[in-house]
Amino acid sequence: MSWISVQQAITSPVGTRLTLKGWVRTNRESKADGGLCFVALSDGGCFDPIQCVVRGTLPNFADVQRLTTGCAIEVDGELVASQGKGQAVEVQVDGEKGGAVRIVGWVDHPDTYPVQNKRHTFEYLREVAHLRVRTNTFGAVARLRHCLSMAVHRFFHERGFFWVHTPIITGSDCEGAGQMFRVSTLDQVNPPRTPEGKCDYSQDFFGKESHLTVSGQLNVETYCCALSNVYTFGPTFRAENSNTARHLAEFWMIEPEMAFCDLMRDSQIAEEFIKYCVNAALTERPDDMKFFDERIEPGLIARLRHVLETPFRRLPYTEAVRILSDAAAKGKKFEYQVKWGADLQTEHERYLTEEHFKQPVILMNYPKDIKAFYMRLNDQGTDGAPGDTVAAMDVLVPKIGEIIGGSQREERLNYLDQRLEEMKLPAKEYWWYRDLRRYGTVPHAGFGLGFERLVLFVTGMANIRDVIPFPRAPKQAEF
RNA sequence: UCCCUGAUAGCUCAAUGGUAGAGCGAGCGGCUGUUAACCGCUAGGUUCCAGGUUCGAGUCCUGGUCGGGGAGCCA
Repeated sequence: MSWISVQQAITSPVGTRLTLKGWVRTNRESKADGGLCFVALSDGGCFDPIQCVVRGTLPNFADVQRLTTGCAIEVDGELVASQGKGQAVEVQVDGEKGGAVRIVGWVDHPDTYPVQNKRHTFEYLREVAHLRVRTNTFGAVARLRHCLSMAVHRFFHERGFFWVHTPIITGSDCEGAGQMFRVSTLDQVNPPRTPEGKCDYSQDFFGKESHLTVSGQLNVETYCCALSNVYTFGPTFRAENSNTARHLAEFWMIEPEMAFCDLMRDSQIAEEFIKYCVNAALTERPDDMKFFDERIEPGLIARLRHVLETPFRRLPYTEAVRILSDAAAKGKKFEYQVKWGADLQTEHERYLTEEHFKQPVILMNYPKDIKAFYMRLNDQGTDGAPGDTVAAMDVLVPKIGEIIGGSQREERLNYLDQRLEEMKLPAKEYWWYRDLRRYGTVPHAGFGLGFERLVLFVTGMANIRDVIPFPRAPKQAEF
């Protein structure tokens, strides 16, 4: 009798003798046929547990009767066609036919086991994050997360991109994306002081102030300008005091960067990328996706198929403002007024993608004053814009809003320096970034995507804290 | 960080300022090729924390902690 996974077992021919190892999901007892226990067993490898029908012929049947949700066991038995409804096959465990159940780990005090055989709220399960992955929902999320991670790497690998491990710790405080976590080995209570009384970071581990990265983009651009097509996929840290269902202090980000690439091709890759990941989830994890479709977001699979079949709608920021203004004129109520030059609010993005177009939308060419210094300046009057724009794009999807933000980068040194000066950024600090524009500069473009937001989009889960194993957020670093 | 809202049994929730309750889960028993099982019994409480008002506070007031919804920042 060989040990196989539950996934392998359910696709094995009837009559196969097998050993399974896993955890009890449920245990139901019957007095029929001289005593039976129906033990649903899961090893986490697939959505459905397998039903083990344990006969009263087992010498330790009394122990089997005492099994509760969460117990770890090993089962020897034979795969048979199920007599009951609800499953095609089940494992017959009969002591007279070599069947056995070995109890590996009991659950102490079943009445206090945090993951009971009943419906729990996600908020409660977050408090027992070490055990919540044993539930249907979080098991499915974990498998989907893996599936999407593999899809990300496969997508880029198949297209000749190289995965670049950009640093987690950065000595640059000018990555330009918000609050950073400090990394220091100095005494927090009595740090060394400079003559002016400030903290003396020259005595710190790196000899200068250092932080956790908020983006690998500037670093990965250097590899882009040698390997042509590259991407990062790693942890990212933001010390923003954001308390929402869409933000984490620690999350995983994907940032492709392509040389000899303009904004239009950038947006095409972004669209292909989203569709590739959606398709991977639907084709590789139909069991989990069926569950999300039935229990988490009714209509999810239809929504995702629509995403796959429909070309993303591309339109200039300037036109989006016109559409939103027209909607407001016709009576659509927005809390914030729409006007050219201001960033679009969440309500505006949702109107465009959920009500007006009802599909993913790519907005392009934003006013330069609301975008980062490294984005490429467009020619005046691009898309009929009344002011200067940059070659930026945001991919907006229903429910999530902005899932991707990208741009063509400014490859012309004089324009880049002008932008640094306008935004009062110290050019000296960007010396190596500027070097890329001095030595064989090329047009290049890329985008950034928050991995957990992709998982939200594909699973239909509502809170980003429920699609990462151990969420880090303000006041939240347990586990 | 701002606005709104909440915290009572292991979990989900009730309880006019006047004796703390149900469903589910758990334990025991009954019934049953069961599968959201069903029926009966039992156990289970510092009502988030610290103050205050009151003869009396789960309930009212003040401050805090944490959760949820929305917003901002963003991915």
